[in-house]
Amino acid sequence: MAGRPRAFDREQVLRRARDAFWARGYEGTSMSDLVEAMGIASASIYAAFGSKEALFHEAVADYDAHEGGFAARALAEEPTARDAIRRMLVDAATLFTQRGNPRGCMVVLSAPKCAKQNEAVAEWLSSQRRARHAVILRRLQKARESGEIRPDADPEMLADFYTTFLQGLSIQARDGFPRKRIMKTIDSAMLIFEAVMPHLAQ
Amino acid sequence: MAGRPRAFDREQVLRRARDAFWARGYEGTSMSDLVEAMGIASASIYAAFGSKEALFHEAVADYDAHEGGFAARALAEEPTARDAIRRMLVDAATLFTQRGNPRGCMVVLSAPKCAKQNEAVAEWLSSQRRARHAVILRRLQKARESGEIRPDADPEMLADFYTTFLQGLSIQARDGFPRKRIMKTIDSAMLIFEAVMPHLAQ
DNA sequence: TCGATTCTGGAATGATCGTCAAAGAATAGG
DNA sequence: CCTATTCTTTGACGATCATTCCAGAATCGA
Repeated sequence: MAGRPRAFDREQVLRRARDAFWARGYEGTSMSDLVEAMGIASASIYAAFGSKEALFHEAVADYDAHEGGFAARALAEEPTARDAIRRMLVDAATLFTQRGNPRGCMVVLSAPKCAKQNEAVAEWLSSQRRARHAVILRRLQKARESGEIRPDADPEMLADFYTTFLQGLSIQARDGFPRKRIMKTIDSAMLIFEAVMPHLAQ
Repeated sequence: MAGRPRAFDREQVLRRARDAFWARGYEGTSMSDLVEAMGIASASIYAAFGSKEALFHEAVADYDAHEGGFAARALAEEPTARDAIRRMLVDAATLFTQRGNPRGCMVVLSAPKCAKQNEAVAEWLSSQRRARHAVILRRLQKARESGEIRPDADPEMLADFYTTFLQGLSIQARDGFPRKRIMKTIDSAMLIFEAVMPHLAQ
């Protein structure tokens, strides 16, 4: 009940596909690019993953489960919202400027624009971005409930701001901004948080 | 010494090509898309513009001369750096969420990632973005020289911040954020400027 | 009116796109 | 060993990509 065994490691070739997609986006990565990057024939790719689009979905899921999960991790693990936001940004900047990795975020850069026939992919990526925004927003709402930030602070406005900034970081990284400058930029962005911190004394 | 006259208005078909590229990016817009959008045969496109890439360059130049010039205009026309930055962001948000226009910035969204054979286009777009950053930086340096912002303020850090934020706006607009929310996000971003304003009294 | 010149639409170029059919190779249970 | 099953490689599929060739149509100076 078991035929010829698979000659490649599924996780390994998936990771290679992720890197290819990460570097060049969905449309920028052709099947022959994938064949070269993954080291297996296209028919094997179809047998193991179904289609280019299904492979891309798995690749993004893998990215999200590891590298791309920095936002969710930071927001869940840091005790205060302020530290969580800062760590999210710093982790993002670190990842986006990591040597050996494509620069910038896979979900932000992969397919903002594409041909009509791939609109579904672009739309799905957009929903991924909106999901990340929702995670940030929830953390900030929690912060207001717990008194970490002032009761008159606007969590949605803060979430919008940090989402916007985070996505801008991908373009900057992609354009070759050095890590040190990006880190300094994050210091600027964190000033926004000061305005919503409760005044300790007074 | 003059043959059959051209049956189309060059500026008009160029504008239509710009809209097509703006909506779908460089790779996302095929020649047949352009033929349909411009209303002329592909041979006419090649006769009038040379190639798809040359047409794209002209389209971006046209975008930059009109819609995309908002940054340069705001920075040149507003008397203070603070007003200039704010107007640049507000004009951007207005443009990016304009009904009838593709959402987001053509230069930011057109080709962050693309196939190997179009790397030159992506690289050129990146240089366009860096040029915009340079304009912002120059305005802020001028502001420090003239005392509009504090002498210990860091113009490069400010330019990096507002460039990052501005590029993030394109993704947000592309993802369907309503104009009102984007405008509120800009209010947040302008708080950064407070930190570098000279203290009037004291 | 007559070349000379320039633009037009249509068709065709070779290349590449994503996908899959077919046949051989390698394993399992019998 | 034999058969069933599953994976591999090869090569081809039709579609679409950017580009160009070609024949006809429209305008110029002469």
